[in-house]
Amino acid sequence: MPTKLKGMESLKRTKIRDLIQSEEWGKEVTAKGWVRTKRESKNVVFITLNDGSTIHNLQVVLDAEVIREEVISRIHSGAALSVTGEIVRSLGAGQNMELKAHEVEILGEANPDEYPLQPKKHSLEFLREIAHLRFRTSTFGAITRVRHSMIFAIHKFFNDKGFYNIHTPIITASDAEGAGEMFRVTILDPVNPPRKEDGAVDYSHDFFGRPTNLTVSGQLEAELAALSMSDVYTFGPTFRAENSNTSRHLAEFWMIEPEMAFYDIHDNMDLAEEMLKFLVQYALDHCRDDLEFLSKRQQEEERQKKVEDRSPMELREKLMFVLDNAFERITYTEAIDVLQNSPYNRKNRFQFPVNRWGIDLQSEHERYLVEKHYRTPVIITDYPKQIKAFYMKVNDDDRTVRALDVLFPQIGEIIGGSQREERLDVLLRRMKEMNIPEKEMWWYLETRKFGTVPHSGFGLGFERLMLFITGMGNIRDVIPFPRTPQNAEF
RNA sequence: UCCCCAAUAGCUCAGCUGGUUAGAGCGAUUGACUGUUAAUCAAUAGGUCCCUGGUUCGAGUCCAGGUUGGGGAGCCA
Repeated sequence: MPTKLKGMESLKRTKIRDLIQSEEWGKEVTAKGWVRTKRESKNVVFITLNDGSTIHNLQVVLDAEVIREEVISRIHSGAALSVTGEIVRSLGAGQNMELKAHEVEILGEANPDEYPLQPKKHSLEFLREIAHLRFRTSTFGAITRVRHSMIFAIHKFFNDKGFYNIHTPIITASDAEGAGEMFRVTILDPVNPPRKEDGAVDYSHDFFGRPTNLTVSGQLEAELAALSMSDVYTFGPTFRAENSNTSRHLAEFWMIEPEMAFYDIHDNMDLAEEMLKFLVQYALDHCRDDLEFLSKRQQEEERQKKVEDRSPMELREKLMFVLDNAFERITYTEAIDVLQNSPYNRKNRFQFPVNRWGIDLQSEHERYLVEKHYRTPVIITDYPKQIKAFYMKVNDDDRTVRALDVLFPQIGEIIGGSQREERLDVLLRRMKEMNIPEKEMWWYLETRKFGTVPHSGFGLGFERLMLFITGMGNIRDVIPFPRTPQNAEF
């Protein structure tokens, strides 16, 4: 316990989230935070203070006769303050209470000539360049709080359902998952690595004695756990070294991968839909003020856009819409049928015409189904086996697999998953067909050898969920420090 | 990786078919005024016109290459 100062009791700091709801007029409190704006008058100075605990700011009132001019003149946007004073009813509009300062301590100054954040709207592109400071904006404060709530809600959802969280490895030696280019993990000298006689790099001298990479998915390891613990999920970082330059891709992102024994593809779809709805409901229940701010922000941005590019629904309306409607569940074959007979296809308005069964669906096709045809989230299942991964369960027709994609408006694929192939002979055949090295996967195959059972799972891209919940348009703005090609600053 | 677009003051942007000293709003500073709400009014300061090369008497402006950013596509979550 810190020793109390004589005469002047040191007050415990109260968070602004709690302060602004207080009606304990006359109570002495201490607030700490960062200055958003300062407005000066002859006799009185107003400071809006924010400490990240809420989207709302605390109005601090400094009486020029109480607080020394020398202190007031050093307060600028961005400065950190500790303010002790009394809670009073606000005389102005815009807030119920304000803090009448008795004492102000400047914890950290901010030079106004250099501080880049101004009390005005900044472009998201500019804020990305100052990601170390963008938490101090209302927008990123809101996003950060919503992000936390979603992380928490995900763990709550699975915990309440009796799932166990599994930490799957971040460094992996298997490169057989086929989920994209990987980042190599090595301690070998890049200029002069040890070489074998044929000139190839000799990884037996590397840290693990073999080539290793950052994980592209925790699925295979999660399957191992599920085939013993029944229901498990992972929630960890995922790395893809793809040269993807879009508003929906990151080189480092977070993924939720539940894996369930005794689930078929229908159980899998039920879980995916239930989870997404739970998360949306949680956001609506727990992030009211932040969502309201983000909604207003989005509406202002929408006004700059062309009418046809505007989203038809306001943010919270869009979230409610997901809650109120059952996701449309269709097979790939049905999707092709709808697309082939669509007026869009007949009038040749697709860049990639839909002319035969077996083609991979392009994002324009997915968007048509979700935004134009069904006008609700869509789950597509039973894709041709040629365009899907080796571990997906082959259907009796031997041409489709029990894959599932959950498609959302604007975002596209938010979830990808499948029922897994549990039959050892079929799995081995599929691996041969797709040139997956059996030898490296011996541990995966043993789960099919010893007590194999039907099981299923899926992957939810956490940042894509965040795009949907916050209404933001670029995935780089829903993660604090985005990793993209040519960018690993901060 | 491919296609398209952009880069000018701290920020957002204007700058025409190449032509003298490159502008505005916001922000900052100073002053005035005021229980203010991104306060208001006035004045002041503030520029490697992204980089390299080329065309030209002359390039912020035209051309080539590059860098960075944005939108779209592919890959996917």
